[in-house]
Amino acid sequence: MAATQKDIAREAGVSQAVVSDVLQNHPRGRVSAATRARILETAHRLGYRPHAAAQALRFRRSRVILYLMLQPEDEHRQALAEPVLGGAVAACAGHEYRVLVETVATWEHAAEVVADRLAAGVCDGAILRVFDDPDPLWARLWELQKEGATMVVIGQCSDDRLASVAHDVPGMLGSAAEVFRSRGMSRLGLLAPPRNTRFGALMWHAWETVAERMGLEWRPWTRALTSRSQAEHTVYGWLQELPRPEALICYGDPVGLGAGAACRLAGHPVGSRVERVVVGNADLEWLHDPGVWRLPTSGLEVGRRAAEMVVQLLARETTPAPVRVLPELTRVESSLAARPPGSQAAVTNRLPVRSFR
Amino acid sequence: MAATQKDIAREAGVSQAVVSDVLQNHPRGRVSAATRARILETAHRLGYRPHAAAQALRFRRSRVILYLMLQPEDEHRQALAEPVLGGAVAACAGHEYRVLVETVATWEHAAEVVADRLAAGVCDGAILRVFDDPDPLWARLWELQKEGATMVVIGQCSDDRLASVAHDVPGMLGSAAEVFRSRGMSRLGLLAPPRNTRFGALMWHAWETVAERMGLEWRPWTRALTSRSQAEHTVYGWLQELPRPEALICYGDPVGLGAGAACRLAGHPVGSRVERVVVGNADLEWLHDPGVWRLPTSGLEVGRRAAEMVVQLLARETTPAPVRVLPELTRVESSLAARPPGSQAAVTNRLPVRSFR
DNA sequence: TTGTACGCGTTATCAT
DNA sequence: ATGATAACGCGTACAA
Repeated sequence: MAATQKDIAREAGVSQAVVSDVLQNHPRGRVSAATRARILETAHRLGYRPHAAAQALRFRRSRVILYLMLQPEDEHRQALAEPVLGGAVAACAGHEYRVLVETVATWEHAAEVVADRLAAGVCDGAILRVFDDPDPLWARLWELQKEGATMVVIGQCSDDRLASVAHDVPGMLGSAAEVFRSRGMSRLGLLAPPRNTRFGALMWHAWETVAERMGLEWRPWTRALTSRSQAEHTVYGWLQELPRPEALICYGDPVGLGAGAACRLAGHPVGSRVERVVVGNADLEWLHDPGVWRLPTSGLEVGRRAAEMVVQLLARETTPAPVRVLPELTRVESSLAARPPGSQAAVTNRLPVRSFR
Repeated sequence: MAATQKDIAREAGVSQAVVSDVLQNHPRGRVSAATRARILETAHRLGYRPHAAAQALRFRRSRVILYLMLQPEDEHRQALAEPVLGGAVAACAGHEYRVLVETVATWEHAAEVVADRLAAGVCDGAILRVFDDPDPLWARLWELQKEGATMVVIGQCSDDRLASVAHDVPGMLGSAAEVFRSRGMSRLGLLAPPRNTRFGALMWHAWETVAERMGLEWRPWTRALTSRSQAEHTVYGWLQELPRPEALICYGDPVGLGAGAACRLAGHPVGSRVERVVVGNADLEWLHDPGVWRLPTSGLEVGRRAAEMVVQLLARETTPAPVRVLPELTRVESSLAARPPGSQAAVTNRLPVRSFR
């Protein structure tokens, strides 16, 4: 059904090779202006599109990038994932690459899938979205890279020989602490993932460093958790006794919502006595109550950066260093108080954010 | 770098055609067990993978399905999109299809992109995720379908000649109303998208039908809106006067959250006097307060169904009828009251749901 | 039982 | 200025 170069050649009364040259703008032995115009007209009339598989075979390039995601059972992480993919797709489209999406249940299969798709010529490079920090996976990926595979990891990858994009965790926590410190608060709480994951360990280490340097009072109000209900119980407990924390740093939207619910139940609405900031992947503006601080790492930006890195790797042979993306500090604007009915989604205040060592 | 059949043939001392036969298990002229074993061993040793582009060229099938999404500027809709894609990817993988993701800014370009990718042999079929109901798009898609294109629409498509998957809107609203009606409430409010979109029109029409049939008192508490802050203002206003609505039906998570905030501010927490149910795409369990009813259409299920339909269309030449997916009724469980600290994410009560005409 | 030859649609080289 | 030809990797009809 689709027209090929052969069809055009027959129709225009020339050989197929000439058609190819004209369509490529190859000034080989120069084609006469008349036949050139005739060929272009015919191609247009027949709705010619070069066949992707034929080109892939010929160029030994599929112009496809694999986006492999470890399917998180944890629903929280699903919410934040689409913007990342969207950013990657947009960036790839800008470089004439298409994005193929696949999922794997566990990281054990990830390297194997990447290797297979690369060997099958399905894709030229890969982006892996990983949530944990599994050493065996990095080792396997490093092997693949040495064999010539091109890939970028989205996630906290502890192997610097692999290209990766992730939060700037110290920057995130440092900025969060500074927001409250600069407003005269020193009793700060932290709700973050358990230290037994490498991401959690990174987080807690950064927090201890930052909190000590700033002279904060933090030890009574730290807790490793990830779900909304855990946060709800924990914060509610903290607020029953004195002294209370003046502000809470929450990793993730569910934890932020849980902390918020607990504050309300305990009679401490946002902005009155207990401030809150939600850090991490948090692209959804409308999720939190007015007055809550947000320190989100833009998913769109993360995806975009990852895609740009793959494309760059594919083009030149440089090995880019790992990238750590700094979040933007914003605040959910008071809605019932400050805004007239009918106005659009929450506008946020933008504040400066800097990197921490 | 990757091994081809020719490599295997050379290594095993046979011709490439024999290698092909063995790898396909084609009992052409039957191959001797010895050479057969030798070929298989060599293929395994060399890590042979059939080249996707070569197979696509040969079979005139790419084994790729395009997932085209209209990139919604509206952040609310972003949250719900990943489960849909995940469902589609999973279903496609089960049929040996891969999923290619692309985005377009407006539906004006959607048909054009589908036609182009199909013509270029990039994909065998397409899934279009559309949020509006643009007649010109359906017309263009119908043209494409007549020319032999295979595609399925995710969204409220008013053209029944096209295959589509979407919410069962009357079922959704009918079930929601019945939840409260069966608990003795008759003053029900509705917060739904404006009628000037076809989806909104569908929604309001279904609501009028259902509400009148059930003999509800509903006219004072209906409002067309989509954002959290609009919902917040509207509901707060309703609660200042008597009579108050006994329950609110909210389309979408942002609207549900806004209504919730307004209820709290007005001194009507969930379960006390004003019940709430959130309907529509709502895959995130942790989003709402305990006691809120949820009537979500599973995004995973929608994506899965769409993919199955494409695959089926690709296999046989049947034209499946539009599918309308009924949501599941659940309730966010009370957390601080009923559950011990440390227990996992909210378990929900499942209740029966039926279809409405 | 195995090898040869052709075609899928493109691009590129080499003759004319 | 243009046409024949080879090659990319694979599957298959046909000849040996």
